[in-house]
Amino acid sequence: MGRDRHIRFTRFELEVMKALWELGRASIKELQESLPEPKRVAYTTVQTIVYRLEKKGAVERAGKAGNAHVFEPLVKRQAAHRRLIDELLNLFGGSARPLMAHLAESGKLSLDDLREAEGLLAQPGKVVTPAAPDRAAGKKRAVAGRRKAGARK
Amino acid sequence: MGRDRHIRFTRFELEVMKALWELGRASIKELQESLPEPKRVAYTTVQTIVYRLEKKGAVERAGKAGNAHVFEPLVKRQAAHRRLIDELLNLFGGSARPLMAHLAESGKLSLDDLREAEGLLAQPGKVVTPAAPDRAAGKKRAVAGRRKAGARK
DNA sequence: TACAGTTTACTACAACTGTAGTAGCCTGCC
DNA sequence: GGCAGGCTACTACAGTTGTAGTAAACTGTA
Repeated sequence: MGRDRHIRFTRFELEVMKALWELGRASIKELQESLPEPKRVAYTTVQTIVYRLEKKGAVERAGKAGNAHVFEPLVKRQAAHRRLIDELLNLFGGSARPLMAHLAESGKLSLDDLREAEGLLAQPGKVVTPAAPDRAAGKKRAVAGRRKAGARK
Repeated sequence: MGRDRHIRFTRFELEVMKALWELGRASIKELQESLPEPKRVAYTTVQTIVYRLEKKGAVERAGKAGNAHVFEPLVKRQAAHRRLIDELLNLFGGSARPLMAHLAESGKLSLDDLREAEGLLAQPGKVVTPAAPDRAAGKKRAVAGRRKAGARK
């Protein structure tokens, strides 16, 4: 019965997950060091967060590097993001429109961004219906194939 | 020039604020009753949240209706939403693009939404200064009276 | 004016979060 | 084989959040 887990991340947990998603896999130390300057906390603090994430089933130990455990995310970035977005959307009454309006108003949205989104919507392969099997909301998480950290940014 | 502080809302606080924004002004009772069925909690629970919101400066008492206090939001919905969005955006590396991609992928975005956003961007009245270095998202988090020795328990 | 019902003001408290210290277990190195 | 250091496992603790109970204050009504 290990179906969909509705893991909820706290701010700091998200911060750590973000780092882990970025790195793909990492030791506590690496995670700590990858945290942006302003939020660089004690090693053991990061450790605690990672342990909690492990208990929540958001990460897992994937071998060791010397004496240190190496962790890997079990929850996919996409899934987590989607959840966050859904929550935000819900606050806006479920519609993306007000969100877009805000984005536009605050200058966070460029015409280019819009064009790209338009392109995505137009893509026939990207059926807008929940038909995509691979990226279907993490349901059957059979952790097996892990992909390298997406090279975005 | 109400330089509004960056008040951070918890999930439930947001829920209550949402109700208050919706109603404009309301008593505890009205707020409680306006909460969507599933999250209808005890009267005093709502009361506690409202009091906390008051302490945070997010709402204020605006007269009474009979024996009951009537509360009004001090924080504007827009401001709060913007903050939330900024946070989410930050998680996405600051760019709205991945956010849009998710929205598009999950079918939350329609072409109409895009058209509308485009319209907003085109509006000359809305000076969308892309140079607005308003990315000062929460840094000097002071706010909230530091009440010392609470010595609860 | 005396009540009964409605509200308010406080108080309580456990779970969750952020932050970190400490004792001991491994490992590579001499 | 013995150490120095890096890590791991635990433990700690205060502040935040979710949830609510209770006694005292207020108010409209008979």
